[in-house]
Amino acid sequence: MVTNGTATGPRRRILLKDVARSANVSGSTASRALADDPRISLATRLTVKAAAAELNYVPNAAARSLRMKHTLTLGLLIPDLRDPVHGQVASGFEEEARRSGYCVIMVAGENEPVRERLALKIFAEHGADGVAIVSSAISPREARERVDPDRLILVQPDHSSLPRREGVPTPGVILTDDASGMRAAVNHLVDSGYRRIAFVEGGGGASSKVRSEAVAATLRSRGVRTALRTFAATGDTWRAPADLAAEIAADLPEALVCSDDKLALALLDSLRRLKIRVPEDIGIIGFDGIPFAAISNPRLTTVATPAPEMGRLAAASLIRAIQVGAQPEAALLSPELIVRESTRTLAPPAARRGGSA
Amino acid sequence: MVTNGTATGPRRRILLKDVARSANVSGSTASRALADDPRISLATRLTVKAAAAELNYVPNAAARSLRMKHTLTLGLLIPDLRDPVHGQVASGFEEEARRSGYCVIMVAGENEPVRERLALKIFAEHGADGVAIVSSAISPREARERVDPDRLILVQPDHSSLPRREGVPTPGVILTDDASGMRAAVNHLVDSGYRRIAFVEGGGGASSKVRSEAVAATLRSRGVRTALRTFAATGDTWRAPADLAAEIAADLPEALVCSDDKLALALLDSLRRLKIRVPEDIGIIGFDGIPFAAISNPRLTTVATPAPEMGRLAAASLIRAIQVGAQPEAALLSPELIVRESTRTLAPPAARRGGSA
DNA sequence: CACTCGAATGCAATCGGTTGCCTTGACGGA
DNA sequence: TCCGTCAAGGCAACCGATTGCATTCGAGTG
Repeated sequence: MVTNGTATGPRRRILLKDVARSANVSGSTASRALADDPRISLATRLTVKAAAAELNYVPNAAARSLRMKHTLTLGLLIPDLRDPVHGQVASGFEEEARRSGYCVIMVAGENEPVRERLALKIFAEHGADGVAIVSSAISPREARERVDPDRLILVQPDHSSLPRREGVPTPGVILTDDASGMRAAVNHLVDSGYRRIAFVEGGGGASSKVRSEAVAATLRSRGVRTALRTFAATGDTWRAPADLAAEIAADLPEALVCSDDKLALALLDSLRRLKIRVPEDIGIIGFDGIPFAAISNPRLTTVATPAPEMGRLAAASLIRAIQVGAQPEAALLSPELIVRESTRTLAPPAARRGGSA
Repeated sequence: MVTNGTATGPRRRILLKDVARSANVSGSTASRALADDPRISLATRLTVKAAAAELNYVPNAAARSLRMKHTLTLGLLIPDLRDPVHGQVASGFEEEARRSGYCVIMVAGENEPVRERLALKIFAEHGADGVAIVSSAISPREARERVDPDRLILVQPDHSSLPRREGVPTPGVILTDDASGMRAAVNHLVDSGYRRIAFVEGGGGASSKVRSEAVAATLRSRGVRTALRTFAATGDTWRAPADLAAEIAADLPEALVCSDDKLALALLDSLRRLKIRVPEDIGIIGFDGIPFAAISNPRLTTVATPAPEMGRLAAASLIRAIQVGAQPEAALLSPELIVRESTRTLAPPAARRGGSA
């Protein structure tokens, strides 16, 4: 068995000086030996390392941080770990951070500014070397006021609005090109013969404007003249928005493009309750590409966003920024349309030019 | 705007002594004032606090930890943040920890002992006051060797095996009573007229023994004599196990009880590919109660496990243990059968006594 | 008036590594 | 033989907050 004390008793934690004593060197030498400082002879280094391993030495991060002015820790502020998209982002972020030797403190902000501010304070207290904020409720401007922009990265996996010029994301921001995603979705729909298309936005959307505009613009560019109707879901999109489904059913569009997969999937369910078949009676497109969308019934056509990759990228970018002391690079990731079963090819209508069927 | 320096420049971090100076007291007095030490007069306390607020003072957790011997930090080791069940556990854990003023370091162990051991070391370095391990790949015994049992809690949301005596969980462990869950599932099936029942176990199962035994035992106790068949899925249960479905289809049971919802949902999909209808041709029961199971098509009958609650409980239990200096309490949570659409009531067969249809 | 007592506060040690600078000793060259 | 050099390693200060103990000052007491 691996013990480190002499025998029993509440064994005291092994300190560097214990290792030093055991290796017959001073504390400073032990410290340098463990850090592979070339000033220490190879022989001594080996001796010290052996002693450390033998005693099961675990360095005290607090002491080290105090002196070194860094903690090898990253803060991740995320709305909700239960959400598939956020979970994927968190997963990618943690994975990449871990690969680089950082560990991550996660706190769920629950989309409440108060909690988010508190989280940022906690990160500051714990001396996080960098901070990533996913889908924040607070503005980028405020975020940058509260956290050194050189150590901050904003991640927007769920395509809400973030200031940027089309195609040229502002620094320190990672987002998906949702306009392009929406364009792909609409093009797919139009190519498949759909005309009367509606947009359904999820709750809490600070910003479906960009998206609904992208949808509208694409429709226009494709010569579809039908006005874009918009339905708004409220609250948690997981709960089947039965009312919403009823509202939609009242005057059924040919297709629905939803602001996210959860909403699309919930709609799939509540429309089914109303005996409305997908895709026979109505087409549905989601946005996110969460795993379940691949095995729903019908399998969901969706604009897949590389959520884990965004997390990974955020961590990598942040760490690089920390190392070089500059603001993290920005990135604009392209979503990808995945055509599955919730949309189909419509029989070409006799009169196709410009409009409502 | 909130600044703290004189003008521009890379504003230095505010230290306690800056606050002290600004309040015209010594560092020790400032420290005590902020901690509401009764030895400091109310007036001084107020002055100091005002100064701290004014300067936007953020205490250095590393320095404090070094002195105080605690970090107000919890370590959470979890296999995969992308998994719905684990995400829920993590969410509950973080939430409860946050409520109690702790922050949590999360690391994904990916079910690899090497990574898990590394994670435990990281927790030790960072001086986590407590550690929670969710569904570990390493044994409870090893875990307790590596982490002080008084600061360790094991959480088993996905009903794999953990040493315990029926109904009397060992200390420091939180788990669900999966035998009881399986019993409920099988009883429901039998009550509904199902007889030829098969068990499908997910990949990585170190331990479906308990569960399959519970299923078998319940069947016996209900007088069903049909031998329990068992199918084993391999790898990631999200990917539709087409092969598995084919294998099942070759000699279709009346019902499938699956070791988890992901598997059940994937099966739902791949059986549909084979034109096998659920619940008309076969009944399916899942285990976990992930959100999607409520809106799948058909909606999934499942044994719901209180995953977020397990996380919350783990954190609460751990924190209490830290405070009183004893091993965390154990808990055995009861899962709850939720009957939905993937099972149905079978027409009573003419000959009901004891057997295969 | 000298002295005690306690409330209010300051001094300095401490936590455990890290690091700038100094010391030691061996070796080579003049 | 003496000194310069360099490799190897030790001493002690330092990071920033906390805390045991000492100090100060004014009020109360015999």
